[in-house]
Amino acid sequence: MAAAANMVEVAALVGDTARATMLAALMGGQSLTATELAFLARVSRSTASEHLAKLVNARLLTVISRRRFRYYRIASPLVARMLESIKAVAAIEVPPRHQPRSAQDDALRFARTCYDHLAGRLGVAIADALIARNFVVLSEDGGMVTNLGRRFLSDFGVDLASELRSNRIFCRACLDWSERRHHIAGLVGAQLLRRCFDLDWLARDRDTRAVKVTPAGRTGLRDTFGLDPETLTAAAPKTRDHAAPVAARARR
Amino acid sequence: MAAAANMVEVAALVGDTARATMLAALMGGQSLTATELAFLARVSRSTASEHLAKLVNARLLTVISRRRFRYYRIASPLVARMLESIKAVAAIEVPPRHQPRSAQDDALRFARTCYDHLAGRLGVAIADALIARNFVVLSEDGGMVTNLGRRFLSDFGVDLASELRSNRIFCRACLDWSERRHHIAGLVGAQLLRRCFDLDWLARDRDTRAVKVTPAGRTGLRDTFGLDPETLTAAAPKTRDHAAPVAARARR
DNA sequence: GCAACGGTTCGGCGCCGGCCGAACTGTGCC
DNA sequence: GGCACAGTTCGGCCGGCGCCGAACCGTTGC
Repeated sequence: MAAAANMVEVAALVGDTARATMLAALMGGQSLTATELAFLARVSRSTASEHLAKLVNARLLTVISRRRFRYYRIASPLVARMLESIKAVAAIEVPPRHQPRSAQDDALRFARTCYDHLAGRLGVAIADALIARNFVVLSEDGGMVTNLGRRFLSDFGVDLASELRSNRIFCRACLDWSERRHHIAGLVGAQLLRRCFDLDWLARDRDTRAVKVTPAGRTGLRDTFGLDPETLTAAAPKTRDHAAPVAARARR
Repeated sequence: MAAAANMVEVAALVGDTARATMLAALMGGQSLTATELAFLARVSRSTASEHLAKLVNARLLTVISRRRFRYYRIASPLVARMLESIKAVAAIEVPPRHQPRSAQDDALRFARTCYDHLAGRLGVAIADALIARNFVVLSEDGGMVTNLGRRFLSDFGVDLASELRSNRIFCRACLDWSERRHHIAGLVGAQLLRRCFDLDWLARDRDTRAVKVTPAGRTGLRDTFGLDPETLTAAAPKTRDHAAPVAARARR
């Protein structure tokens, strides 16, 4: 009922491992049930339920009941942006060699959803491709779609007609915590991702924010955005001294 | 040493009343000493010292020693943006009538620093004025200074020459938590505020983020930005039930 | 009706961490 | 040197909250 009164309350909610894990999972943009979130956060269902109640109460999450399930999801893009900005600060100045690299971590670095758009190496690569072709101008301040880009996106099947009706930010740059570069967020970013899902070029992992490229996507993304095969594989682009064995990583 | 490893840690740091109070005070962009921060957060100096050590350790704050004092300040614009985004979420959907209104609160709503630029009614009013004269285009995605605006700012004494050298975001929109509208942030916002301080048009409150208009500022801001006297007084613009003042909004 | 299952509420346990005062360090000023 | 004062470290207290299991509620399916 009471919604969050001040920033302390909000930050404290995020500042708990179990809740943060749940929020991170929901940053994939999906809706998940309490039991799924309990499993992901490695706590009992009762504990998860308590956490979720707090998050809903503070309006960080919303919940809908369908059949006998209750689906939780991020309440608004503003919340998603906040979480992303916290993540960005957390990623500051941590020397890459100190960052643990697990197979799952690599999958996230390769491609993941960032609430409703694409992030990771793939997200940045697509942004780069759109910029290189002058379809999008992405300054740090925000972003702009060129007329050329508008036509391209329309051909690609992205619906931009709703832009006027919606109050959503149209196109903005989102700092990628793993790549330290920008990818495309906002309405354009969301629609791009949606179209890739519709085309079955990309598929989400059920439990994490990771996204994988389907065989169809491999050719599609190559032909449409000119991405080279190396960019389209989940393996790290370069075998580093301290990195995990390549073979193990490539599978995912 | 260890910097923040993940978002839980960062959020937990902000999620404590004493630390959040300190961070909020430092969001004014000033540097403050440990004793000052202890006083503001209403904790002992020893407790404050422990909190500050944690914040510095996590790279949310930096500290410099000068004379016998140690000055703490926000470590980076990224941290400032994070805090602002948390504040924005905290302000969501809390009906205005439920927000406590104290004299100090009113001062903050009137004008305050937002890390390094101006926020509050005054900040929004200046942004509105610049937009109305076509000096600045401020979409939700970001902002752009027109050639006309470039000339105006240059005449006003704002240094934009450093823009190319700096990696800073040039001009962006920052959501004002009290007004629910945008004001100007980024390099342009920072330089505007700096110039107003240099001209002695504005003066900061020592202990809070509040900013007050000097007599010189009253005439200067009126002549330069065309702000009406009513906008330039700290008193609440109109004693309304809980609605935002219509006149101020109509301008846009 | 009952059984199965998703989800929440409740009571109680245990620990983390925020708090303080006192002791200590370190710097500047006389 | 000696005093004053900013700041940190340490030991110990204590409250809050995260956790669980058990009981309970509601919906679905038989």
